[in-house]
This record gives sequence, structure tokens and C-alpha cells, in this order.
Amino acid sequence: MDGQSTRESPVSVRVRIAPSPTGNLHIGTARTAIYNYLFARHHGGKLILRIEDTDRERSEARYTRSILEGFAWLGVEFDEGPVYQSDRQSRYREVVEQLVATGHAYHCYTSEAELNDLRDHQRARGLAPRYDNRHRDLSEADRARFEAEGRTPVIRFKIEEPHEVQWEDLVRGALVWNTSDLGGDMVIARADRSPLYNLAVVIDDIDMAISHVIRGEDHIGNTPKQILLYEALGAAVPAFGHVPLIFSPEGRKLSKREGATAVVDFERMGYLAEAMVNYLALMSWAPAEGKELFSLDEAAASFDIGRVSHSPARFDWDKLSWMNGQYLNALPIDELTDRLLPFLLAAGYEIRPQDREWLERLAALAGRGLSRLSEIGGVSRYLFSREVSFQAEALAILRQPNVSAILKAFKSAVEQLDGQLSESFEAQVQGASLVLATDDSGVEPFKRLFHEEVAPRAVLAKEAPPEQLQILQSILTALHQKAAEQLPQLLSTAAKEIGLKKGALMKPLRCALTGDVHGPDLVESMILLHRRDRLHNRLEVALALNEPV
RNA sequence: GCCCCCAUCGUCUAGAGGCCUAGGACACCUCCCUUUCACGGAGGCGACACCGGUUCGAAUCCGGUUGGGGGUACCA
Repeated sequence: MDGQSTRESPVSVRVRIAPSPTGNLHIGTARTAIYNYLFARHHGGKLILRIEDTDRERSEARYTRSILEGFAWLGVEFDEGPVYQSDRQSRYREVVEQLVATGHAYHCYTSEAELNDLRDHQRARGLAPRYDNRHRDLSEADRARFEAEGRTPVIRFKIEEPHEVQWEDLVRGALVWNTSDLGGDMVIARADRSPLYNLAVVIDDIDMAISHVIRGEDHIGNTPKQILLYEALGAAVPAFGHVPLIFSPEGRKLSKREGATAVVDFERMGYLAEAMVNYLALMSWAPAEGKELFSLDEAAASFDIGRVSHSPARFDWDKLSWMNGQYLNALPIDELTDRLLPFLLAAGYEIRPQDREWLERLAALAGRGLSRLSEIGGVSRYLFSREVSFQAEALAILRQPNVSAILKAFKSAVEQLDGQLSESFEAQVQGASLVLATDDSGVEPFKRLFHEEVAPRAVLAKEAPPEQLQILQSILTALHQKAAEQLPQLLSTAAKEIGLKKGALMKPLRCALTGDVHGPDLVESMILLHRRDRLHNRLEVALALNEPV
């Protein structure tokens, strides 16, 4: 309960996160890392990354990379490391020899078959499976005999029992473990002298001067074994804190079967790192102030490991999405645009460098109110696609008899506007004596520039003086602005012409222009569509739909 | 089987004996805002697993039951 107050010691805080590279960075590992990070920052200590790659069968370099990238994306920074266990083999061997020399460990020749046999018998009698320490006090003669048989020994660490091991857990309070429940003398090194997990961890934590071991609840049972090892090695025992696990929405252990469990999966799905770390931290911990939305820095200021929950939290997609939406909406437009860009590209949309301003408008229009970045592809499809795909509901509306007049009125208003813009463009080009390129495509410069959004440079002749580019650009900007101002007016103009209220035009126009009855703001959508020359064509298509068959 | 951990609305949690008629957030429902959707705003629904102690008084302390989870390796 009072883990924080009783544990404040003058030693400098050094914590670590020690993933094994047998898969992509798991969100459970990420969450533990976040708590370590917050703890370190709160106490002005250091966070160290250690890669536990002693299991050579399952460890892969690409996973190490993925873990590093995952942490970098989340914003969990390390002060030291990564330290690789695979680089420390000789050190482990040295300690194994030391443990044998000091009588804390011994050679065990028991074969796998003998062990299985032993455990089968124990299980049959309803006993806990355990090693019976049969080779703890082997005579030289016995050893020689086993060696002659060709047996290669593992190293076992002596566990005295009965005896109570206790520690004040940083999150759970006082915990006691009887050594009789530890399964007998434990193997600390394989026949080839490579260390097993519990030994390697302890040696590393001692050598790295780790002061607080904060890890998942699944390690509670390892703690007494490790404390015994610390004592045998004459090292100071660090403080331990066991944080709860993350469960799937169904309340089971979060496994790969549940779908997304790796940090990269969430990145691909369009969650923001800020939202991810916030949500992960909040799953089993809440600041005393009760605040729910916070950055890692803010959390570090008030983090208290004693306030970490004792029970596992279920992963809640709804809450994550809500939180992601909160962060998404708080993003400045240019940053939102940057983050949306990869997802727009992933959706297969053509994006050119000169589209930046248009994209920022798109981000402001359709990027707000999303809960995931990846949704942008779907909600903005109508702005990119050449053809609109009509929803049944939209189709039904477009087939109503009165919409023809609406579409026609709006179409002619747009045509009028285009005429004005074009004229204005011609006049300004002449006025500024711009030297335009000879038109090989047959498309007039205004249209290429305004509707096709080609780079202004492409419209100017090669021999045009360089300052003309700027002039052309400012002409273009002014035209864009004028169009953006005029388009909303067009709605009223068209409405007046056919004697309807402006609101009555909205739904049919939305259906014609977007193919859907719902969607982002229609007026702004019109501006974006107009720039890409999608207005005319869509109105014509919709009109054709309205014709009686 | 054995050992250990855990237990407040559907979910995440606040709560460290009277402040609790149990607070907040997500989700859900209603209404408002609005050309639609979303956002936003205002409400609503909704929990102390059970049983027994301790106490003047228990969501809070103790014991048991039940339920969930973890561990039980020459994996980490």
C-alpha cells in the first residue's frame, strides 16, 4: 500500500525494460516500458534498454529493430542501451563458475527422461512437480560414473527450504513466498553453460546497477528465485514492482489471436503515438488529479507507482478511438496534413507537391472528427476520384423530379463563375505581359493552372523572366481566393433563380457531388472539387441520372 | 493438481472506516447545435461478486466462498 513512501532510498534510480526479440513490440511490453519511463523521469533517474536475446532459437534481429522503432515512435526514450545479453555470455559463465565454487550451485546429471518420470509420479499423486535435489551432494565417484556414461551436467542453484522470501512490492505491498514452492533447486545454466533467464536477469541487473525492477505481473513467481540469487551473489536486492497485465476486450490474455497486439499495428491503423501512450498509461494508472488526457511529460510529473492498479485492465477499442480523436482534433492543420499524407498515399490517391494548400484545406475539412488517420481514405474518396459511386439513398434523391432544376441552376452558376475567372485570368496575364508556353495540349492555361493544378512553372514559357513565376503565382492565389469566396454565393444565386430556399439545394447537390447523403461540409467540399474540375462533370452525370428512363 | 495474484457501473477507474443517496471517462439512450455526418453542449441509464465477522458505523479492515488471471521448464 505504502510502497512509495517506505521505498524512498538515496540510491540513484535506475530502471530498465528488457524485451526479448521474439516478436514485434507488444503493447504489454510497451506499457511496462512506459511505467518504467515515467518512474525514471519522475525520480530523475535513468531508463536502460536491454535486449534479452539468450534464446537463440526464437530471437531475430528484425524484431530487435522493430522494438527499437516501436519505442522511438511512442516517444519512450532511453538513457542507456541497448545492451545485448548475447554480448555478455562470458560474464554469465564467470558467475556460474563463481556460484559453483562458492557452493551455491552444483552439477546435476539428471536426464530429461528421469525428470519427466519424476514429475509424472508427482503429478499422479497430486503433488506439485519439482526437482528432488537428488544430485545436490554427489560424490566424486558418482560424478565420474555419470561422466563416463557420457552425461553432460546442467548447473543447479541450491534453494534452501523451508524458508520465507519476502519483499515489499512497489505496487502490491508486502509479498511472501515460501521456498518450498519454488520447485526445488533450479537450473541456472544449460549443459553448454549458457545461462537461463533468471540468472542472466540478475547478473545484468546487478551489473547495470538497476535500483527498481518494474515488470509485468507474470514475473511475480520469478522474484523469490531472483532474490535468492542476489543474496548468493552478495549483491544488494533492488526494489520490485509488478504491474498488472493487459487483457483482451473479452477478458483473456492479450494474444496475437486478438488481432492487433503489436505497436506497429496501431501505427498502421492510424492511431497517434501521443494517444497510444496516453491510453496505455491510463489503463492501469490514473493521476491523483483525475486528469485523463496527458502527455508523457505531464504524467511523469505526477507518476506514482503506488497508484498503479492491482488488477488487469481490458483493452477498450472505443476508448482508444475516442482518445485518438481528441488528439487528432487538437493537431494544428499543417501537422494534421503531414500525418494524413501517408494514409492518403496508402489509399492510392495521386498527390503532387503543388497540392499542399489544397491538402491542408482537405485536412481541415475531412481530417477533423476522425478517430483514426486511416479513415481519411474513405471519407475523402469523393474529393479524389474521377467518378462518383452513388449510395442507394443518394440515387433515390437524385431521381426525384424536382432536382433537375436545382442541378441545372447550380451548373449554370458555376459556368458563369468559370467564365469570370477565366476572363480575369486572361486580363491579368496580359496586363503583366506574362510569356506563356505554347500550348501543346490544347487545354487553355487557365484551366491547366486552376483546375488541373499543374505547377505554375509549367505554364510559363522557358524564356519567361524568372520574376514572372511569382506574378503568375500571385494571380493564381487571387483566383483561388475569388473562387472560394464566390462558390458559396452561387448557392444563393441558384436558389433565387428557381425560387427555393438555399437549404433545399443542399441535399440534392451533396448527392450529386459526393454520391452520399452524409459527409463533410458541402460548401468547402465544393471549393475543393471546383479546384480539381470535378463540379461540372458530376453535375452532368447527376442530371443524366435524373432523366426519365 | 499445487503455489501465487486479483475482484467498484458493459469497459477503464476515483475511493486508503463516517465526506458515498458511491464520483469521473468510454460506450449506450434522449435532447440541443447543424444543410447531412462528425465535433461540441445538456441530461439519462448503469456498479461496491457472495457469505460471515470486526466496529456505534465498512466499498474501504479480517476470514471464507465463488469467479477471473498468472506461475508451476535445460522459454523469456
